Amino acid sequence: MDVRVRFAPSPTGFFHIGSARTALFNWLYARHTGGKFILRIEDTDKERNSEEYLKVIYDSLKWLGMDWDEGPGVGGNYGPYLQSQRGDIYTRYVNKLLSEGKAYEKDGATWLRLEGERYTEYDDYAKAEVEKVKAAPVVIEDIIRGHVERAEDRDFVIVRSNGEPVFHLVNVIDDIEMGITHVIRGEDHLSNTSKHVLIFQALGAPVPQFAHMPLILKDPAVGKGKMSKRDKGALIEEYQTRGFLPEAVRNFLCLLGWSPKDDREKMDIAEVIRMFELTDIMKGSARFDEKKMLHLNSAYLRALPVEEFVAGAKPVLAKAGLDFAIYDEAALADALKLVQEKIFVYDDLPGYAGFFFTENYAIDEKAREKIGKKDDIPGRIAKLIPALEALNDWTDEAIQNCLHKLGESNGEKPYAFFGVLRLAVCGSGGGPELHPILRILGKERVMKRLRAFAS
RNA sequence: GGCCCCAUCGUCUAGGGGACCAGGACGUCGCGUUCUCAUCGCGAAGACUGGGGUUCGAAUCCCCAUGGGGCUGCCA
Repeated sequence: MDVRVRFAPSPTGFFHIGSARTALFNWLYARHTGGKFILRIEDTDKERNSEEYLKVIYDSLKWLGMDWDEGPGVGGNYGPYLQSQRGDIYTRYVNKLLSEGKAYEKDGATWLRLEGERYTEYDDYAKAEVEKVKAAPVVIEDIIRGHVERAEDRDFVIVRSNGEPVFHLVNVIDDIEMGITHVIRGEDHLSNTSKHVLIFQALGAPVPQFAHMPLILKDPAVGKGKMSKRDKGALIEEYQTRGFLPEAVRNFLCLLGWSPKDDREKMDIAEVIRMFELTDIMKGSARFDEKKMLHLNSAYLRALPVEEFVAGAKPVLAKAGLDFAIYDEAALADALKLVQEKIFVYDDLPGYAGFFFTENYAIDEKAREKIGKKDDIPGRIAKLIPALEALNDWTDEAIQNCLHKLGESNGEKPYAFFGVLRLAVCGSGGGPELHPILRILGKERVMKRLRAFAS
């Protein structure tokens, strides 16, 4: 039987990193097995339904390079793929349960009836006397977790008194209708699975295979519990706006709970697809580590051909109000090449290389203080100006020679003037190689900056 | 409270009875390269949660404890 998996998010207006990973593992499994990856929107809760919100889901999946074989936008033979349009189907199934006596109505809602001896007990959590059922435990052979048993002990609502079917019901009905073979989802659903299995059985439908993946927890430094949408790094949107490469984010997500079992980390997605197995997924939950994410991203950034790096940099520079159009393509590539190997995300660009594009670069006061301690800043500037002014051949070598001579003529090291010069021209105490920076900026701008810095 | 799941360096992980005084990566620290730095190179510190079993032998299997997580809604 062909594998059919689904990702079933509900439109909330944001896309959580945990959802992204759940989607990814479903997608990987479908691609690995040659099965189908289905996108289904769980928008039964009317509060959570708007075009805007749906777009967030589609855009995030596309950004991360996950394409769906059936679902909104692409169609398929098992639609509609929006739960809000499937009301008739649910009604049909509920009527079946009702007519077979497997469900009943009470307080205006529809309840699934559990099989077993009934008794009354005080429930500490509900703080009330409730009717319970000694039902046989539901057995789940989870692909990741193995044998799990859990007994439901109360009838539960499947249709609310306002007529809306609840999540557990629609989720199961859709999985039946769409022929889902493997339910791959977060461990937070593990306890719900007993309800789901009971519904599958009441409906006389085959139960799919389950694979409950570990959750992504907060960085312990940040707090306890699973990552919430308010935590740094929790939303895919954040990676988009900070200028992460989608391939890097996706790669990082692959490695959170799954491993190729060798020392590889930066992996081509085709290779991940080839190796991916549900049985290799970790049982223990993972913690989000932003530093590692940044590291991976920098590796991807470095591996980019310069033209692509430049193309990716442009919107970031533009957004920061930096005018890259003052350079032609070749010069722009020249400048950005210097920083490509140094930054972690595109977002670092304005702060690290902004001086290339504006005369309003900030002077790092800390660096000024540090340099000022051992260097006579105004004195060095006063010597730098005539020396560079006299330079007609504005090449890396010529600039370097000039600076070296200047240092040595002063009875110092060849690079004695570098720190002050960098501070004046770039505003910072560190950065890429100095000669190419000066060359790219051009003599005119360098001289202008030196004079401005002197006054 | 009840039920369910989980447990190797700070973090992500390799390991699945002898190959492990536990390997890799991020981070940290040190050194080197460099005019500088946020890159790069080299090196170091750093873990089998605890206690009982089983076994000739346990990080690996079992039990208990502890710790973490989840569910317990007419949310999804």
